[in-house]
Amino acid sequence: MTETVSAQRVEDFLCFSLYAASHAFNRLYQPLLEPLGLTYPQYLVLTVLWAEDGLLVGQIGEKLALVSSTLTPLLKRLEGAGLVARTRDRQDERQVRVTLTEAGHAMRDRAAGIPACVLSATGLSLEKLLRLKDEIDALRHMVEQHKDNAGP
Amino acid sequence: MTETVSAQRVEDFLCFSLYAASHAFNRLYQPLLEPLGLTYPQYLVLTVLWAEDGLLVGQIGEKLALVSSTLTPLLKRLEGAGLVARTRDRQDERQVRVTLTEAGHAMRDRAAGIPACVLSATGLSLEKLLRLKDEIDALRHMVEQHKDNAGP
DNA sequence: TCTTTTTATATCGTGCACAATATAATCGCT
DNA sequence: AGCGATTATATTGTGCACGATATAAAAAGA
Repeated sequence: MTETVSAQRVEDFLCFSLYAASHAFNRLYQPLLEPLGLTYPQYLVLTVLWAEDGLLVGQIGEKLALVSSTLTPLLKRLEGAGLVARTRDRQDERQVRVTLTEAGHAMRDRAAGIPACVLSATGLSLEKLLRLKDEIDALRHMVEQHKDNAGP
Repeated sequence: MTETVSAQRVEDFLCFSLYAASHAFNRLYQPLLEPLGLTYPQYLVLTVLWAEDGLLVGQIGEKLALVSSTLTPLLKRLEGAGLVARTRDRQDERQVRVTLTEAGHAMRDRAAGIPACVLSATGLSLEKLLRLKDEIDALRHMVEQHKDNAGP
């Protein structure tokens, strides 16, 4: 049977592959993060802060490509869990600075083994993984650029 | 400055690239689907049914790697929008069969131009796109297999 | 100095995504 | 024939993800 172009299958969509792969990784992380009381997006935020503490909400948003309506509730939950502190910037009170607490710093050690677990699950060499990552990043930048240029 | 392995940046994570790229595509689709009254996951379900009408909820779940707690509310919204009908299977009443309505079939024509728009936004040739897709699919299957084998 | 514009974050509402649990139907075994 | 195990979907609760909107602070212009 011949598939016409209009009978395109969902499996043929690159965006579906990304969507499904992203969820598969989320499900892979869940048992690793659950003992730490973290979700995957919370883990991403902490990873950003472990690399550079004291970022503004907007800066975290830029690094993770997330809007404030996603970040503010997420950061409040991390604050409630005692892992970060949120304070208004003294010089510009529109901006909120996010700093790690001692527990937030300590969480880094507890989460240290996660990347190796995840890498091992992919079955990829580090070289191949980085190459695939770069291609996906390039694709994402093309897509984001297209969206920005598609003004009214 | 040398980055130690423990100072790993979130940008270095393949899973973050997938996560961010998936969301970027979601944002790319949104203005294309919004006029049709559809969300991206709803569009995925319809795509599956356009290719093969009358699937069971479980079969849709397998094709999209989604659990029934995600699908049931989503299908109910599509049913409420008049695009699909859900009926219990006569032979096995545990199973729910999902069929397209006339409006659901007609939606296919309305959505016909979307794949081309999305493809053009990626800036990729069809050949490169398919190759990248296959690599991501292989990765997802590795990850899903790892998760299945990591039993108690 | 005052007003308008811009910027940063917060809130609200909606739609997922999934684990845990519930309900109902089918199957297999005795 | 009855009971326990299994299967399929539904419900509940929680955490995002994002568009629309609101609030407050800073910047720019008159």
